[in-house]
Amino acid sequence: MRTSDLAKRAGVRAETVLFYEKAGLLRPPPRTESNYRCYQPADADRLSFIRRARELGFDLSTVQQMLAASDNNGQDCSAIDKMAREQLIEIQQKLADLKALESQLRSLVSQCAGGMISECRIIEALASGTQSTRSDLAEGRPSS
Amino acid sequence: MRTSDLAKRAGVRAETVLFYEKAGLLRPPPRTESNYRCYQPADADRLSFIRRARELGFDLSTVQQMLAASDNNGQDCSAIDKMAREQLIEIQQKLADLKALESQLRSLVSQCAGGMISECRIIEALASGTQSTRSDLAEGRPSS
DNA sequence: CCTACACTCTGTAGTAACTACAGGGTCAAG
DNA sequence: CTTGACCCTGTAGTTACTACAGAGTGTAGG
Repeated sequence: MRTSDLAKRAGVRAETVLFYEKAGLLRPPPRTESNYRCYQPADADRLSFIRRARELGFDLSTVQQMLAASDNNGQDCSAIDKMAREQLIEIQQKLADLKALESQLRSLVSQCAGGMISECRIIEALASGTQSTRSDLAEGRPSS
Repeated sequence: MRTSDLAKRAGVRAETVLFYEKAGLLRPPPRTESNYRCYQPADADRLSFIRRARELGFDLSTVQQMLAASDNNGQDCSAIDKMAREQLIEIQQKLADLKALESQLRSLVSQCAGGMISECRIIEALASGTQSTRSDLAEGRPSS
């Protein structure tokens, strides 16, 4: 299998395969006479593993540790478990942040009556951090 | 006001102030004789505006457009309104993605019984993309 | 007056996880 | 034998900063 075939199978781009090799997540495969990479089906499994872990939001160094662990069947899996739990907590934190952010934005958007900038509620809110009226935004400094 | 004072007022780091100047979001202030930047209170307002918009997830180029609009009181604010609505939609999309991700991760974590790697459900799930048993992950390629 | 320390300046490089070239080589079809 | 689709390496770009290096400035203490 060549690079782009492997990439297609796992659902990533060919460049990403090369990147993962450079990053140490995929080991360099054997080459053909003309220096083309030559992958085995098992490489596609490994690449798919990486892709799925990335889709779950694990960063590359975590994925690398997971791969190392999975290469090491005899160990106990508490380290993996820990990584997954930490990732879950991170995701839940982000989720909470985004929810807060969404409600702020929604209230911002709902206030816009479509008038002039000078009475734009969105600008106002950003300028003051509240719903109060806005003072100038430093545009007034003389250019001299 | 010097750079770090301005930064403190707006709740960012001094380096960030310099970065925003380079990026064109803050205009270069006058300097003292010894070449130190010398800010007006209005600059702090502008910087706070930037920080608040960033906290709502707007990217810098959007923030720049908002600043340009707010410098232009006479215009109508439909452009601003559009940016905010788009941002809201983006956030909502991310929120949905994260929710899906969270439930996947939660189910993953709940399945770990704390045994050996060879029977780790988390690794299994990542390896296969389902709950089925796992095949090898490309570690078995002979090094020859 | 000297020195230590805290601050400022510029410019560059690093971060994450790729993506997108540039400038070459290889291969099969027509 | 040329065209097009691949492959290779290496480097630079992306975002929004952060962290230096190496230099100058300002001030407080001894």
